[in-house]
Amino acid sequence: MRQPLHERIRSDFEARILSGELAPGDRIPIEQDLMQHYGCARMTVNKALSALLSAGLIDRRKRAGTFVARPRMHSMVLDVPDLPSQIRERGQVYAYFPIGHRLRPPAPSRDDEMRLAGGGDLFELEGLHLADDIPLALEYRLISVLAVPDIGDATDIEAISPGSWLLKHVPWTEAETRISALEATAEEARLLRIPQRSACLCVERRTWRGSDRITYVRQVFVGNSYDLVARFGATR
Amino acid sequence: MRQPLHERIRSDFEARILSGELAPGDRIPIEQDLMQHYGCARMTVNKALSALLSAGLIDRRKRAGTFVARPRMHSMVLDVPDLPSQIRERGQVYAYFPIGHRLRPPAPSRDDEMRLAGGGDLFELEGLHLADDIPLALEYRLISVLAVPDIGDATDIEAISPGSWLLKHVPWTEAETRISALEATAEEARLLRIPQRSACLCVERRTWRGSDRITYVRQVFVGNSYDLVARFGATR
DNA sequence: TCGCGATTAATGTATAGACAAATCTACCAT
DNA sequence: ATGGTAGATTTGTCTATACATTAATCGCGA
Repeated sequence: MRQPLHERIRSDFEARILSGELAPGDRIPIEQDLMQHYGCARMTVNKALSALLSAGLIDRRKRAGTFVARPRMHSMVLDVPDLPSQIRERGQVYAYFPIGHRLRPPAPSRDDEMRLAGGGDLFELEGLHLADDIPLALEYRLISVLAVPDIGDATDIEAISPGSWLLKHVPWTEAETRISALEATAEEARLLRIPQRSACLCVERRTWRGSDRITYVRQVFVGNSYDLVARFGATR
Repeated sequence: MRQPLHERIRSDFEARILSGELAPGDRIPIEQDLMQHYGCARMTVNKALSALLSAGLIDRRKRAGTFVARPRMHSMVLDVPDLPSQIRERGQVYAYFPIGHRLRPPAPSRDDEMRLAGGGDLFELEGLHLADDIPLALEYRLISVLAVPDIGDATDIEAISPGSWLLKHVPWTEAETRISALEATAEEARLLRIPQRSACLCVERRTWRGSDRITYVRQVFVGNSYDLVARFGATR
């Protein structure tokens, strides 16, 4: 059996749905008919249809039947590899240039900092990401010391890049990313070696591990030398 | 049975993996032990573990066993609702202002246009997305007439918004989105009623249906009044 | 006609068992 | 030591069956 039967059934319908032969709202035969058609047990058909269901390609209602789902277009998979590997993939040399770091308490007036710190202190750092020695992005990062206690004896955190270091030590389970455009401030422009008020892509990210906040990061990319690419397959 | 057993088993391990209690590489008990532990049949355990497998949380190898997967940090789910609904969600009034449209052959010198057209003509259109009558984004779009034949008798395409219209008529199966920052040209600045060279967020998207190209769209957003938000959770 | 309860058709969950496929382990012959 | 082969273990697939759950529908009575 080079291809499992349930997989064949699944891909049959996937193909018919994606090609448009089966349009949204169309009825899909009931499991009884499908087991007749494929000459197999109901559990096999069920496994195939369950996969299509969790892929969001079909809707199923008891008593009513199975239908091709209406496409919900509102989510796609964004490919956000970490910066070093992304730069290396483009055949460039990656380097991180640390500007500074310090341990400090959160500012009582900043709600977000207080929540991130969660009663502990914050590790604040700033640095430049370089591709072939040319500044690509400016990174400002806050790390909750409570969530990442070994940050104190981390001498290597700025040797690679803070993002990569964190991911290796404290994988996150949830993240929120905000992407916007802004004009570089004088300071940002100086560090990135671009004209003042140049258009930059700003990526802000907050990450959690379970219910604990881990880090906040803000990366300002040189506008014309970076873009994010997202690819989409079928829903979800 | 308000919660199916296989779902309970699945979420048990999901929680233990996401909390870090089970670290990448850790062994998960074999199905025999799990059916003992939960007092159920092997198929039930198998269903739970299959779900975790397809969610990418575990790896399974015959004879070797089941292990917590190493997190692949390089992709997250980007929420890209279509513009009208996104604007309405913010409590603003959405409107589309058409600037112009025409039917034309693809430019022979433009490879991308030729591939998009696929031997037919292109429907080109331009318009403004307004939130509370304030320009939010400028949209330039090319549609393959071959892929969307009913575009000729589409009188309503500019009544709502081209994106929404297309999605209703020709659901896509694949898309690629590119996000970058740029400075508004004089023309863009005039239409968006912002100063020249203001920072803007540029979203370009190509969509396919199967192997046929459907449309190319380029949206230029006013930098400070829009941002994309991507959320990543576990599972999917 | 309008509700309301019973029927029933569909999916959802679970069982127990069988065999296939992969691959790790141990042993055996060279 | 080396290489190959024969188990043994674990997952992968599939069957046949049973009962639970949901909701569309039908029939009945007001």
